[in-house]
Amino acid sequence: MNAQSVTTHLRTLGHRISRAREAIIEIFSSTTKPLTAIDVLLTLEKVGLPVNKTTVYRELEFLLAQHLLQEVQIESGIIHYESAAQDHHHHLICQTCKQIVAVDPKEIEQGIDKLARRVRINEGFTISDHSLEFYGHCAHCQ
Amino acid sequence: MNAQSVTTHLRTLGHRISRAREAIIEIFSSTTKPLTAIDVLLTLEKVGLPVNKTTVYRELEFLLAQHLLQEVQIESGIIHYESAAQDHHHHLICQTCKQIVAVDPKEIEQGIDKLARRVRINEGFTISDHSLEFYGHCAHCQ
DNA sequence: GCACTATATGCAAACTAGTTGCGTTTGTCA
DNA sequence: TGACAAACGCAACTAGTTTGCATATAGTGC
Ligand SMILES: [Mn+2]
Ligand SMILES: [Mn+2]
Ligand SMILES: [Zn+2]
Ligand SMILES: [Zn+2]
Repeated sequence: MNAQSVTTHLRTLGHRISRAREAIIEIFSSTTKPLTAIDVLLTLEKVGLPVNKTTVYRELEFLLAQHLLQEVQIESGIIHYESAAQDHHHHLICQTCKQIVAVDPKEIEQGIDKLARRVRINEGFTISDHSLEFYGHCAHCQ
Repeated sequence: MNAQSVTTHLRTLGHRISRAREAIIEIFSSTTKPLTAIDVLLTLEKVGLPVNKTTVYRELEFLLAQHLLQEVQIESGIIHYESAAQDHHHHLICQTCKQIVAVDPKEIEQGIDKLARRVRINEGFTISDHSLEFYGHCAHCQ
């Protein structure tokens, strides 16, 4: 899902495409990195489209409600967002330089699903989502 | 590791055992639930040992530095702590009532380790830790 | 038991991420 | 081009957490 098709989609739903909205959609469709509200704010400043932080927060909330973004549970304290138009995946987080890399752990999803079924039987818990993040050090920060 | 042995350990390291410290150690050694600073604060009040929130935050930081507590990556925004004297495990989080249940997914650790090795080879990332949390609904909140 | 001293504590103030109310601007469409 | 709701900016607010500094207290030695 590229930026163009996202804005078209929103327009058909009757939503406006303001400059800020368009720019934020563009930011998320051109990276796979999970971004924070502050990341978005700073990127907009760099691109010469400064907006108020409230606008950024409200826009992230809006795009989340439209299922165009999804929250990523990384470190505690700061919400990260990434495009929802990505296959399910998990993350490697470098504890030194804080960079985040996506990892697509197909081989583990089966095990996770099996566990989810067992948990449902044993604990009566139905699982609708999971987060799996890896912490360590990237090649540079060894 | 029970509360008694923890305080003895701290004493040998030259740390004092204040009433608040003792009570907080007791709280964490008598539950497996991950607790927030506020949880601890309220529990201390209930037990008739009210302390300032700053004390709670400083004590959690202290016990974390002593490796007697560990942070748990749950929802963003609030840091949860649990006793470090527990086997490695993960959590089920009910999205309705917010209760947290521990799950010991031995069957999945192998898969996670295999993935960690693959990631090390492919991406040059060395993984030292991971977090895996499940989100869903408990038996009560279906 | 009493004094000493560093550690732990309380309080107030600051800080950060995020939220809310409200008046103003702007995108869309007639 | 004008109407009007959606989006925006601003300022004030909140919750969780941190910091500086003065006071209280646990542990040691007398
Ligand atoms: Mn997965
Ligand atoms: Mn594990
Ligand atoms: Zn790194
Ligand atoms: Zn529940």
